[in-house]
Amino acid sequence: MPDPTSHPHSGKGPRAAEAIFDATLRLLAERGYSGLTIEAVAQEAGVNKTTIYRWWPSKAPLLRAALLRARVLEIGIPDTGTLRGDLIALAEQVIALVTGVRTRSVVRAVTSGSGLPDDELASLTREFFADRFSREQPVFARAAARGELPAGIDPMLLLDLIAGAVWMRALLRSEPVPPGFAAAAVDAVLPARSGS
Amino acid sequence: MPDPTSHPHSGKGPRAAEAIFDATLRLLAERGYSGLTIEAVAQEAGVNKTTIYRWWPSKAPLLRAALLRARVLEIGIPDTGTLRGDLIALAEQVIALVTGVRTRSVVRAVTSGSGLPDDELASLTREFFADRFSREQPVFARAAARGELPAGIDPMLLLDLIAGAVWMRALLRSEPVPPGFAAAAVDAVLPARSGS
Amino acid sequence: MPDPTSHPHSGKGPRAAEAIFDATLRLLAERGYSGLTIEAVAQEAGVNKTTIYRWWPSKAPLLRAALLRARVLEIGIPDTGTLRGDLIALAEQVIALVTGVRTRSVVRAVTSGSGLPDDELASLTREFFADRFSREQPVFARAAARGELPAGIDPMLLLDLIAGAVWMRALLRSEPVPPGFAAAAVDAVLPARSGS
Amino acid sequence: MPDPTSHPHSGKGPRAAEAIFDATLRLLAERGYSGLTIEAVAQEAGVNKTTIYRWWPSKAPLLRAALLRARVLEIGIPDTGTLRGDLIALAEQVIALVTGVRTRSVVRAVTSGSGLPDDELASLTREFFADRFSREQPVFARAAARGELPAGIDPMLLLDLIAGAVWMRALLRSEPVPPGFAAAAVDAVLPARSGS
DNA sequence: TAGTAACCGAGACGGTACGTCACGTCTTATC
DNA sequence: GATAAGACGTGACGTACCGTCTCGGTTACTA
Repeated sequence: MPDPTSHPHSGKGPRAAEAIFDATLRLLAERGYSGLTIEAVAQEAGVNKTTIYRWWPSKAPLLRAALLRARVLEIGIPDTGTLRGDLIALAEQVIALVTGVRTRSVVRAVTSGSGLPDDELASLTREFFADRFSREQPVFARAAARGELPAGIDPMLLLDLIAGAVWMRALLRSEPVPPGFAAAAVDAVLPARSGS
Repeated sequence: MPDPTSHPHSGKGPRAAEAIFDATLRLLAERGYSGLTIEAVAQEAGVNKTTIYRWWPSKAPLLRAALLRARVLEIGIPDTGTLRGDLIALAEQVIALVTGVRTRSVVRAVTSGSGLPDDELASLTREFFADRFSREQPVFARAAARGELPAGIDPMLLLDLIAGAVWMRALLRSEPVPPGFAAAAVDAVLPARSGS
Repeated sequence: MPDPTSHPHSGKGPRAAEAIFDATLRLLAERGYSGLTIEAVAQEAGVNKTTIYRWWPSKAPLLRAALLRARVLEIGIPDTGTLRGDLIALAEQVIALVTGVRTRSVVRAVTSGSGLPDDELASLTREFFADRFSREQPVFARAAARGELPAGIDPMLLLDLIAGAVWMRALLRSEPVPPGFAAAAVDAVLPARSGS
Repeated sequence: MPDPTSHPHSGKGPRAAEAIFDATLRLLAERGYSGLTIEAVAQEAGVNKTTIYRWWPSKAPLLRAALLRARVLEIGIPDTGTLRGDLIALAEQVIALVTGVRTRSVVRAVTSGSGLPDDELASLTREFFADRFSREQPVFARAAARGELPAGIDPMLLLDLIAGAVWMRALLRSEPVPPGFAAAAVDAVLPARSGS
């Protein structure tokens, strides 16, 4: 069984891919998406500009590749035993993503679609949330099995309400997300249970 | 009796401000924020580049002024007689803002903060939502007077949940907002009422 | 008999003419002719730009007026009793003009004709030397009366040789003019005298 | 066997250097130094502005390179058999340089130092005359060998007198240089010889 | 003393050129 | 076969002065 990691340059992508990705993410964090230039990435990575253009047609695909490689946007699916616990954990993940020093600028960059419909970055966002949603399904499957999920509740709406609240508060209002925000948001959308 | 209208250019801003704002918003819609250039605005507005720079230091303040002038982002505060009706109306407004042909690109542009903390556009977003929130207060005051608002409910959280859900669905998931979405979102966060 | 000097602003030229001329010459010395801008002169003189344009169509006429007013380029005609002495004195004047801290930059500016035939500054140079030559005539008249001037000697050639040598050395070669240069130049062009 | 001519662009300077230099000198002649703009040169040469800035930091170095390439300012050293003949030939060269249609504007441009000490053009003038002087040495060496050069005569002074006279007459007085001027100037500074 | 004409300040404007940055493409070595 | 090196056209940046214009106010001479 071959070990793909033993051959850092096994055909796909430039030899200095790591350095390029590192430089890309570092510069993104430092200067924002619009301040991120291919020229600077090349210089920081000690690589010629043409090398980058050989592999990625423009800034967006490069960033996309860098993000995929760095697994910056990955999440873990919680299993706390209750739907409420799982949703709170997911909300906390979103809060961490949106406010964390390393991820904040990435998030802003990626959601900063230029507004053009053919925006490469927009599709990355779309895929990110689609992938995320499909991986969140087990949370709802388990909740249904436990009988915690009332009929007629749409899981995507639930997630959009919760994650959207974090988004609003942190990115659009630029206000601090207070402790307990995740729980409050979840409790607001989960049907009240007796004894809670 | 002095006629202030006889002096069309009685104060601040260039004489051709209207043309400049028009061109700005038109080009923003056509090409997105990053494709919006001062030079193109000047040409479209039939104005010299230096005239624009004389009044606005860069793209962001110009866009800000154009948006304020055009009242693109203004909202009306509904008064339907019930909290649920008011919230649904507000949600519909957000949906219209986020999906409308004329406003969609503006919204994307304005929320596309470069990620830098000193972003001029970010402050515009912040102010927009702060202003909006203060103008939404009467909705909650009326609801409280009617006894519709349970104690312990945070109005801002309520709004963030609802508006955030729209945001998530339309902009981040890039999915169509189905009819009834507004009502569904509102009903998910409003405590169940007897007889519903 | 009215005294025109008692009325500083007797009709001709702007009221702040003195300040404008001062600023012009100061900026000329500091930044050279090409670095001399009307806008800077106006600001330095505490005067509006339009005031300058009202009186002088462009930079060259303004500088011309400033130079005439300041009498920077004026010379005195020597009378030492001998042609040799007079010529040496004239040469020393040229040396002083060309190397003096205050006059050096003026001289460079004025001789820096843009090369265009209609150069306003070129005509100033021309007039300066023409005026100078006519005022130097008495030197040669006295020399002729003394019998010092051999027939067949062209006074203008004599002056051009002497002044030109200074010009070459100081401005074109950018070399220091050694002490004794004036005398050496004069002795080289004056027919040898017995006993010298 | 390598053919260096097969590689038209084998080294330094832009590929279109010839066209750029041509345009530079043509525009210099047409519009003078101050009217010479990089932008116009680029357009005339069919080259982009940035290409010129890539190679020369500003107008002066560009002009300098163009002049060196075009050998506009080159002189030949005469050898007529007599000092007088050689000096007259040199004077005629200066006259040709200063009055010739093609060279006149160049000369004015180059001697039009802005007056600032760090002027790039001034150094070109300086070098031109220094180079010229060193190449004129053989004239004096031959004259000395022939015994034509009286002791105590400074060659540089001699040249400055002669060339300076031409300069004065043609450029500063803006008067025509009459035929015989070269001979008259030379005769005025060469010690009279018996039988002349 | 009033009128009036010349002058002035303020400031916007279209325009040309500046010198810089980054883009994305291309050719020609070189490893 | 991937890279390095680097020149190039292109478009936009943001700035500096240019020379012009309008408008409203101020001087200061003169009637």
